[in-house]
Amino acid sequence: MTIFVDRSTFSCIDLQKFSAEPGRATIDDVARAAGVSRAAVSKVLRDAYGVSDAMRERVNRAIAELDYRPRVAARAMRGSALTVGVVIPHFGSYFISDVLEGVAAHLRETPYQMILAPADDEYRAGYRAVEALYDRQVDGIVVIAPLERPDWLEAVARRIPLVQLGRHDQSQRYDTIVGDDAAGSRLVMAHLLERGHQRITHLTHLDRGVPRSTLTPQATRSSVYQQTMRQAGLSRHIRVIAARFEEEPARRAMGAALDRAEPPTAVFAGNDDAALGVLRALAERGLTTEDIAVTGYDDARLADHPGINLTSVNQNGHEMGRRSAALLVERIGGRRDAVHETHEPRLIVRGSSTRADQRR
Amino acid sequence: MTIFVDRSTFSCIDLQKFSAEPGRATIDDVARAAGVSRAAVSKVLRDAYGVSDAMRERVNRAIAELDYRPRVAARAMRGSALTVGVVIPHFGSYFISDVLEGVAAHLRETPYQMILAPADDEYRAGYRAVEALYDRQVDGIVVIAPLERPDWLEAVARRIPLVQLGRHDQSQRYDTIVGDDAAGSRLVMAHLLERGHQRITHLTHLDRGVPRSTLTPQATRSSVYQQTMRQAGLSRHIRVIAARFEEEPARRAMGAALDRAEPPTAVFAGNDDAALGVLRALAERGLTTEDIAVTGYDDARLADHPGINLTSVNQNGHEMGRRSAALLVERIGGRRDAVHETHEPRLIVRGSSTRADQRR
DNA sequence: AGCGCGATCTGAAACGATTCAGGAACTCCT
DNA sequence: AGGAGTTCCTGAATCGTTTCAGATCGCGCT
Repeated sequence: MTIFVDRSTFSCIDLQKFSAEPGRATIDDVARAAGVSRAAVSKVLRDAYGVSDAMRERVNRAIAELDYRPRVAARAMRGSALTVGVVIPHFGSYFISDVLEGVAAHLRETPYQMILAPADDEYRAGYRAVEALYDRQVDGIVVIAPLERPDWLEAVARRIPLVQLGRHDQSQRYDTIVGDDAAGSRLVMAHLLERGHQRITHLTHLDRGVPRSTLTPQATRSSVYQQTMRQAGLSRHIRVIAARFEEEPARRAMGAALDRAEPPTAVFAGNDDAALGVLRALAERGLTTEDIAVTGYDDARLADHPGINLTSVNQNGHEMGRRSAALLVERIGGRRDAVHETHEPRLIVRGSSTRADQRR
Repeated sequence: MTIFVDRSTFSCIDLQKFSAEPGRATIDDVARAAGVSRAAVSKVLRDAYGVSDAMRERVNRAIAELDYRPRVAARAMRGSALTVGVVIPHFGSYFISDVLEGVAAHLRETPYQMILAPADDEYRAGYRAVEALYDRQVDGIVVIAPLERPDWLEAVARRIPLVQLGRHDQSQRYDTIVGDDAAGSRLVMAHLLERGHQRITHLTHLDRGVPRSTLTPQATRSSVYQQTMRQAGLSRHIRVIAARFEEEPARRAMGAALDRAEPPTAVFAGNDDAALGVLRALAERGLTTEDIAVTGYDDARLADHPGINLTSVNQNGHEMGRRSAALLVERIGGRRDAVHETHEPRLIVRGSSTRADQRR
């Protein structure tokens, strides 16, 4: 099986030309300046066994004098670069920011440095990002809400410690952290049904060019929606709209739905970005959440802003990020068996779903 | 002068122990499998001169068979890692997301891969982030709204191509991209004065533990505010509140100001995150922008959301990001003289500053 | 004196790529 | 036929670090 897909970064321009950094001090320079061997300097750097105080002193002085810093690339040639990589699907999502802060918080207490590789939203970009980190010999990778195929991720995980955050497929090769999307979605639906809504429309994420998976959070939310509707005897009102989970596409898709006959009385948007688009579509038509109830998912920071006031599901991204970093470090440390954690979400009820008329 | 400050990452645990990845194919494996020399494989990889079709074919087959990928670390030992680093002050700011998207957009058309290093908001974290990238031998660095001392950045720039985005100090050693904060602030103030406001309060950023600089965007915005107030004969109404540029600290600081005697009739917040906090503080007191006008800065994506409707200054972060990546690539390519670009902002007037009573 | 033993230090061999200076084979021209 | 020029390929040096297998030294003990 071919694991890696993108080789576009292999070929490149004349590498030497850009070497630059002519004057950077090396370990040899330090050794010469301190009048000791290269190996000695290395030991001082790493606080290794068998260094006299006198030598440590001399070496440290030379290091300071030359502004020497070891190069991670050379270090990585043997041993480790002490780096972990995080792949993010796009910038600017509040949920992801929370997760990243959690990851950073945990890594601060370890010797690992975090670097991020953006996957953009382009097709294949996620593969490229993972490969870029792999090529840079990071010690482990956290992938957030990846779109890549599970078997591919599994193949990668065979070679390098991997933690996946946000998707529901479980592998024996890597750890997973997920919010309980089914439970969260049931909370939302129960809330809306309780308030008497029947024509509830669901807004789900449309993966551009990526094979539909049943394992993404959005797929789970969507199927719980449909199942709940059927159980409530509302099969005929089931309506799922697909648009990318961003404000603008959601606005357009929802706008079209509102202009059709029999508009919904409530909208369960698959995440908060999409919900913001829904709110905008309402506003464009002179409607508010007093006319149509709206709920989101993720409890982004602005959900509780007075001008928004969006009912949403809190996933505690910070904690999920923390845990995924912790699991990754464990795995780098040698753990082999897979851990799968599910974090319980809570529904945060706000005005966007409680002002609408309850009887339709 | 000692350039580098943080050596905490030098010492580390037994590196070898974590080497992992036992079975990864090397260029030698490929050479053996294809029955050619190591140098030949390298040439195929880099599309270099002097490779027969037959050999290219054989080598490519071997590469595919072994799932071989060159290691960037080894590559970086000679030549370049084809990587540029971006230092971001924190996650989750819309303006920064825009900038990053711009950077990514430009780099897509180059052989460079982008990696991000977060500086958090902890003191010294920015230094660590820059050093982490430097140690990883990136080919160049973009620092966004850095808090580091200019002379330190200059010392770094002496060794590695650097572009600074957002701060106003200019160096002969590195390029800078800034929005014209003075012009933008004048637009805001002219707008508020024109609408008859006199008691205008300014909300500026409080750097925690970092020496005040006159060169940050916030310092410029603040001083233009004061200057404009004086020119308008409103010296007695000058009031500057300092809080971190995030929603929560801004909310608290503004709340306190509102509860004092003679509250402002308008607030010029130094950025949108802070402005959101101001809006929240208003809402907590049962006030709206019909009572007190509010303006922000950066034109974050939600500024034009119907529930927010915030007057703000658009800086076109995407374009600024694009340009900074372009400048960095030029500089990596050999340019020596410094380029300093100023981007013109535009005022976007929305409801938050036009609904308040104009005569006070 | 001879032995064993820590403690310190060093030389040299990795690590995985790139690149340079040729060598071998082929073509072309006179 | 012989030299010149191309094309294709290889061996070996190189990059900056870690680490392993000794070398050296001083010291206490028998």
